[in-house]
Amino acid sequence: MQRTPAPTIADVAERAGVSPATASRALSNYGRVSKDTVEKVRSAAAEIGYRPNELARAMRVGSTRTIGLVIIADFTNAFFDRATKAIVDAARAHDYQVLITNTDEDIDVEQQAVLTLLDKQVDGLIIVPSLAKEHPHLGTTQLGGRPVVLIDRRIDELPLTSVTTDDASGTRAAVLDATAKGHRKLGFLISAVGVPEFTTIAPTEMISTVRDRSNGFRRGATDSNIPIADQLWVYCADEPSSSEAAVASMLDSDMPPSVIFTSNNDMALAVLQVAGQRGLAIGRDLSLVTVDDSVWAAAMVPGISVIARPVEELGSIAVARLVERIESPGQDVERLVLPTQYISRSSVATI
Amino acid sequence: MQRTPAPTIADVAERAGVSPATASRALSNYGRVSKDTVEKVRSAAAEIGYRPNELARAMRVGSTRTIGLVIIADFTNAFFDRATKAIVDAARAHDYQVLITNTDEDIDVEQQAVLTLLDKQVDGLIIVPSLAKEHPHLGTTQLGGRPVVLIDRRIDELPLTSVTTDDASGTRAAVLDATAKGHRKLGFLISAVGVPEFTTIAPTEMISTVRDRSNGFRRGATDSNIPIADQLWVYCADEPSSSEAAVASMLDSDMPPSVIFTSNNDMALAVLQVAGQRGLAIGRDLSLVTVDDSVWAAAMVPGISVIARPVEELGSIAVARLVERIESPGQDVERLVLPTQYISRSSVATI
DNA sequence: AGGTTTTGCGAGAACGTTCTCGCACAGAAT
DNA sequence: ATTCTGTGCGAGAACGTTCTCGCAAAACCT
Repeated sequence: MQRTPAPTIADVAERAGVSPATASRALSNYGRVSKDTVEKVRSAAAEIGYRPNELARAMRVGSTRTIGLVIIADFTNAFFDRATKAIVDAARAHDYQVLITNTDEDIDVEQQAVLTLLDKQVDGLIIVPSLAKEHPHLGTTQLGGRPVVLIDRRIDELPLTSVTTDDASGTRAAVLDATAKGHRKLGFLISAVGVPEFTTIAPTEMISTVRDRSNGFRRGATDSNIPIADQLWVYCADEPSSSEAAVASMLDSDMPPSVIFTSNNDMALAVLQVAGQRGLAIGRDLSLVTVDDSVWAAAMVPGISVIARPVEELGSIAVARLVERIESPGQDVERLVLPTQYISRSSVATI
Repeated sequence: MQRTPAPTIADVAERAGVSPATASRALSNYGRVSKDTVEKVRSAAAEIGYRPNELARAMRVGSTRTIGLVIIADFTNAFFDRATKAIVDAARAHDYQVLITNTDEDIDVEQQAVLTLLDKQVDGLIIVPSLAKEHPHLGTTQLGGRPVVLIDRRIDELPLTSVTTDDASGTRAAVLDATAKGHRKLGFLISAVGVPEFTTIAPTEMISTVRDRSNGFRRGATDSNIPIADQLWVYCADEPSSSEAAVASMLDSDMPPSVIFTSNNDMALAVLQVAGQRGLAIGRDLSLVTVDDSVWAAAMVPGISVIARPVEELGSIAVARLVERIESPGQDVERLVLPTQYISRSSVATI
């Protein structure tokens, strides 16, 4: 437990009988060193268990080989874990480490997190941006010229590289599947931050994923000739109590939908919950489609039909793009959109 | 996009008309500075948007205020995401950041990860250790005197502080519940690394959680007077193909169990999968209990009975203990064990 | 032999902080 | 008027690297 000071390159140099400069050259093989001294230094380093202090190196070379991740921890959506793992693994493959921060959809903590990460001199950032009108911390000057890649959600107003998914197409495909199976009364339960409880009137601002899913839903419905009157759009706060109340009110409305599409898994869980309470069997009495595949959605009986997004690819591509921009700055902003896939299981009944 | 060099404390000092030393004192308020100069320096710093370089500060003061997290990313167990979020949040509350690394149960990448984190001068480590006979990288000397807290799993041979859960009691409670409901043929599907496919003979080494769950199961069974002959213990590789084959073989055996306890959620998913294929309804034709609560286990119909572990507390307590040891070294090793809770839902039938 | 290039290495600066030390000057005590 | 205590501040070292520069010796050329 004695905190004996870690050996420095000076210790290695002394033991090898050379100068620190030469020791550094020998270990990081650059410059000119003789074979002999390289050998001497290497073994000296090994003998005393020398490991270079990455802090000091970072200080000197101006790069920490660390990327900052600002993500929202959202357990139900199976996004946080899959994306985080993909990002951490991809980063390691590029020889980068990941400093992680969590924001609970709060723009202020997001802003604080970005500052803290920048203070720690991360080389770049991957961010899942929170909903907000203003993103003062994401201006290029605020970032000290360090590259940023947005994932999951775009911010159309800002010239930032992003990697997102084509949720509109996936959602449209899901709607088409349901209408092909005979559903004519469609429910759409949309997670929306900022609304109290739930409402049928659209909030003025929504994150890009929700907008995309809404557009896809709309396209699917019009392509299937479902009139507006047979669509029930409900915007709902991301609270179990609110979402369950919202589902109940949908089922009790004048136009109870035979299928409910949910814009995220919190909402899907609410549907499951309420259906369970009422003895409604999913895939028979009530149909359900949600976003993001998961082991649970696949293993449940019935299996839940989902709009699957390539979350792992999203993470690894984000890292690749970020590293690209870290190592050769001045690239154009890119807005990548990855394809989604509708996976039909048995939660949508044929009627 | 111009990479204008970030302002340093020298810039602040110049603008305020003082020396860097005074500027530093004014900003970090220590030493002796007059009210006036504090004010001058503060506003100078604000005007040019000065933010201290944490790297340089860390270099000087010898502390990065960063903790390293080495965790296994295991999506199905809903442990990775909950624990990670709890740790990140707790760390931030203590004004620490988290460098995260993932090991896929591989001792070599774990060792490498620990080294990398130490090179980055983390102040301490939180580790979910992989199964192995030897843990050469976890000796106190290898860690350079930096504190470590193990979570989820203990390593009894090493004098390391750990925060784990009392899985034995939870498992015993689960068994007692099942036998009280009339089950007399018990299946136990145990995830074991290193076994090929599946087998009924116990591997020589198991991670502490699996050992604890096994002990709890054994105690529950003997307390309920279930003879060994009516227990079917199967050790299984953590691969969907293996676990599904294992479940199938259990159901087809001479002594098909009426209830299957699974030692982790990968195994539980296999049970769900095979039961679904065979048209066996969980909670009626086949009963199931698994470990770790999740939104899905609660929302499914029927709800899955689980041995719930306080994962968030586990994470935040681990951080608290670690920070304690970082800030005042030389504390005794502590092996905390948090209580588990058996949550009875409807996946266990009464027969 | 003489000059020129190449090779190996050390001295020392630099990265941006913090912090010890000492100096000058103020006001208070003798 | 002289000594003392205290206050505010600057000079400079230190943290552990990397990297530029210059210098000596060795190698190469005529």
